[in-house]
Amino acid sequence: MTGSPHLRRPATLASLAAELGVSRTTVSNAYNRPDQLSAPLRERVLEAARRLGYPGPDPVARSLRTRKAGAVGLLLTEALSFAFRDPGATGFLEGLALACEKAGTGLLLVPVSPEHSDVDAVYQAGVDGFVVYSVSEDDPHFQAVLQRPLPTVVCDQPSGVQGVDRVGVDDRAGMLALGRHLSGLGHRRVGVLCMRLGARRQDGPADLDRQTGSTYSVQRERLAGLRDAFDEVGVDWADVPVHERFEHSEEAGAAGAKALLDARPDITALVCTSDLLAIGALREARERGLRVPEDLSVAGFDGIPEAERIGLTTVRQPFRDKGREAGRLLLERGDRNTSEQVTLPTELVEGTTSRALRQSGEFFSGW
Amino acid sequence: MTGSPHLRRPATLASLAAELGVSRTTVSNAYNRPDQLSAPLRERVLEAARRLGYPGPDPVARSLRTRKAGAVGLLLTEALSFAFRDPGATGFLEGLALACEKAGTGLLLVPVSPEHSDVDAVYQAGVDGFVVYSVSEDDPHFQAVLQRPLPTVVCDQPSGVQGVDRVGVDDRAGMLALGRHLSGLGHRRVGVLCMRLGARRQDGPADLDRQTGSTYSVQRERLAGLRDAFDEVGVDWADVPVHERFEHSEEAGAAGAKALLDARPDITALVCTSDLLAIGALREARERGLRVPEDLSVAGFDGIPEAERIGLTTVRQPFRDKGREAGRLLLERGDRNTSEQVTLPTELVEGTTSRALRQSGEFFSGW
DNA sequence: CTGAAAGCGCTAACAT
DNA sequence: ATGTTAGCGCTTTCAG
Repeated sequence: MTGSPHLRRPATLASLAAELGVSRTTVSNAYNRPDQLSAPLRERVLEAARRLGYPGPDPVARSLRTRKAGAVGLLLTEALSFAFRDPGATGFLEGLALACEKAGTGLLLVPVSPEHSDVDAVYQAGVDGFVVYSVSEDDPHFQAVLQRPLPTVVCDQPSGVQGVDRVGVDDRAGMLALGRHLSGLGHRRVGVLCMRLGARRQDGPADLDRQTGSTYSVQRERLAGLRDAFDEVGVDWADVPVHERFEHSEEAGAAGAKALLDARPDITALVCTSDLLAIGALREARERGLRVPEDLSVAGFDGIPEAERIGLTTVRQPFRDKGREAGRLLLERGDRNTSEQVTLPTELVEGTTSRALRQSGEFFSGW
Repeated sequence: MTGSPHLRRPATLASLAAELGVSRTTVSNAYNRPDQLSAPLRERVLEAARRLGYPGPDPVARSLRTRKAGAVGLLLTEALSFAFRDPGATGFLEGLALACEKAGTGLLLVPVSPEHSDVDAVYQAGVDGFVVYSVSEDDPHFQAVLQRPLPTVVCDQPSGVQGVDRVGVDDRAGMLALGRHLSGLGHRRVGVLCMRLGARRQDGPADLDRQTGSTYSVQRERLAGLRDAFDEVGVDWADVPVHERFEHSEEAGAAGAKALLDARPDITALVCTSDLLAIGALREARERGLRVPEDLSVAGFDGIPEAERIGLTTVRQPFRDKGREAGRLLLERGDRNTSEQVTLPTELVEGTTSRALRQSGEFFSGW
């Protein structure tokens, strides 16, 4: 396999046409509308192209002319590489990739450093539309996307703008179900470990203002759902310790659980707003000799494979379907002008990390 | 958050210039060379842009003019979605994404259905270069990439062409080390489970011709390395059963191991050319009541996190570094004309799934 | 079935 | 510091 001389100064459609003594249209047609010229002529064109090393019409020039890029852009909160570490994001990406594949569309991962605020990358992306995955509502990159006159679908966040489609789950309802599960088991002294609530790094207790004022709707909604559930049984949410972690990782979960349990060793259930955090929390519980679920119930949210494997009590959501749906919304939108909102179902998974409270708490009055 | 009127017929640089009564250059400069015009004028331009909803220079038109797309294309063997399932590919992608992020470059996943041979997507990609990850040497998509006059780096395959950079590991040496480890433990009756050797689906025994004629260099090299190792101790490779599986998954590993062990229940060691296959093989071993490593040694190749977790004997390779290196090669190439070849190190990991053979085999004469 | 003309929206010399 | 002039490489009416 020796291949062609690489990186040769490329021929153009025009130079090919000149060489052959035909018009540019004819060459163009040879590639794009084979039915518009005779088979022999077409073969002559293609043969000459091969000979001159013409790789076919330049995609950028074609895009400019046709106003189609043949790709969709994906904007993620975190550093790009995060997409390949977070199991939820990975599932979403897989679904989105599936949809793109099916449509023969490229998927452009837009480079975004969370700190380094180079919104430029968004303006530079040659795409036909954007998918925005779980970013803060006031994220400048997201704002930049909205500036571009392109169809956009957001996932796990409010669409914010007319004409922007949305796909997500009912986080509040999902968490309400989980909260009821725990309150039904008799838990009244509960602690909460959640993901970042603001763009600025902050690790530690999150007061009520911070909870309700979060620009991350997913976290806001999940916390609200949990609050709903415990309101129902008369627990004052002001007494519920909520601990926030900026990073989303097992380590962060372990560290957050440690801080939470150090401050409030009396809690009987620890609810984490993601499985990754919950898995870290389980580790910390083990670390300090707490048996789960005997001494402490632990629950997560997401239903990632690892959680399933270890039997975590959680709320399962269909990541892959969310990605696929986002792709469908973007790629199969005719020329509608309406915004679509797709809400996918969640499912409570009662695992082995939660169980009914024994009569240990003076607040407990069930059964 | 109400946002701007979305999907309005967009203004252009020219229309903005006309509106302001300045030249197009001035508007262009306002965006690209702020130092080329007075601050007040620049502000006037930007303000008008805001007012007219001009989102800044069209990226496609700019790309055409500057001959820079600001993105690199990634070509994968499998369906795009595979990238998010295979732990090796995920690691590679993470590294590549890291490099792109650092350079502020987009990463375009080129849609490729393995069956559906629409090479078009390759010709349509508006990118400044390509990374090709572990595809068959005769893959038509790869051939299409070579057609394009763009810098290209391949990973885990021979570069094949002058001017194409390569990053990879020494698969043969890595497998040689693993083979020696096993032969050193006294194993002589060994079975091999490998990944696909050809573009056409084929599951079952692979004879010598198929092994050496494979268009997947990684598999070819790994098999050769193993053969080297057993040649050294006088094992006739013709007697070594090699079983091939088209799919790369745990399920395939389990199924392959089943077939292999059904046919040759006498083997004392099972070498898989990937960890994923090995993990499936372990499952099958358990299934049929074989103890590992007492009754059967099992080894893999790759060093994926899951393998590490369960203590698999394997050869670790630095996936993330491969991705990062591929990105670096593409993005930080000056205007060199030479091809670079980067070979990253592998490391034998002696896990708990391999152990010295007890005196059970009549061929064994060690100690 | 083929060709001529007209841009898509922008940037980069080169003036002024 | 700002404007003028030429395209980047392609597709697409519209005539022949």
